[in-house]
Amino acid sequence: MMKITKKTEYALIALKYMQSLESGSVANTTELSERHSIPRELLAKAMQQMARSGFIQTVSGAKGGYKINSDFTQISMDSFLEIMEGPLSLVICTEEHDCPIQESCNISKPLNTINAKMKLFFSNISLAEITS
Amino acid sequence: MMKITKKTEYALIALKYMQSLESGSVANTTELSERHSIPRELLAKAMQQMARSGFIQTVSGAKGGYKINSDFTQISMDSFLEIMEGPLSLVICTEEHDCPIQESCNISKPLNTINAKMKLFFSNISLAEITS
DNA sequence: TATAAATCGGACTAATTTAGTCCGCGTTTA
DNA sequence: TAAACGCGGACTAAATTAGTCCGATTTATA
Ligand code: FES
Ligand code: FES
Repeated sequence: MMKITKKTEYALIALKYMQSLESGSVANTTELSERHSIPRELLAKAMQQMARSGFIQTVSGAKGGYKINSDFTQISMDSFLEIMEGPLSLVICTEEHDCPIQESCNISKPLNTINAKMKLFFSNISLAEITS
Repeated sequence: MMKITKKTEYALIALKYMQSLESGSVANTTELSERHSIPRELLAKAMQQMARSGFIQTVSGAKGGYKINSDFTQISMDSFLEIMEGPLSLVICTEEHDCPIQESCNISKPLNTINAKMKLFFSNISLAEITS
């Protein structure tokens, strides 16, 4: 359990590789996928999502691809995971309020406390710890 | 993401309720499931798993059920989750060694470091924090 | 001693989530 | 204008999770 999804893993792999390139240089999805033996189309989704979120910049057209955003390493793992995979929460009632059994649920409060601590834990880990 | 499974949630709900009972008293699955509006058969699986793991004790036969094990609160959330849901790991290569892309994977080491920290985080949370 | 109430655990189905693919579109280079 | 690239929606496939069913065993009790 507690697995990150493949999409997120691929995103991290790409980020790490891009960071090893000369600053300002452009990497494209095909190259990234071949170099790391990961499915191109799925990686493409991850790249697009990161671009939308401002972690990387799109360079469109032929010879295009993505450039890394210089300050991305300051992003916390908490934010990164939430953007790539949605809210970090141990139970649904952390996010929504329509937990079907919440009335009779006796562990909602303590779990939400632990959840907050867990988020804090991940917010203290920067992407730089992974990609540098 | 990072959700615990329903089975684990049901297990915790049952534990918490059982702890509120007079010590030594027996609770059965039907009662627990009705009281908390959770699927009986699925809860039953959770109870059986906890019994096998020694968190609770089976009282078999008619008028049977489960008794809580006095020292269960000392269990860490890390152990509990691993027993209920398997290894806590952000990526498969934490558990096994046959990660298909591990050769070309550039983030395996840092993720494993973070994973170890995460396990430490959960090992510092006791079940008592949830069920007391 | 028969019956009912309970756990046990395997096998099964259904639902949900994750993984991966396909394709038509817009943009830019050459 | 053709080729190389990202965009994003729609789709299928695979895997995991949730939930159900049932036959077997144990025990209390009528
Ligand atoms: S209803 Fe959300 S933890 Fe139980
Ligand atoms: S192969 Fe395990 S993290 Fe990439």
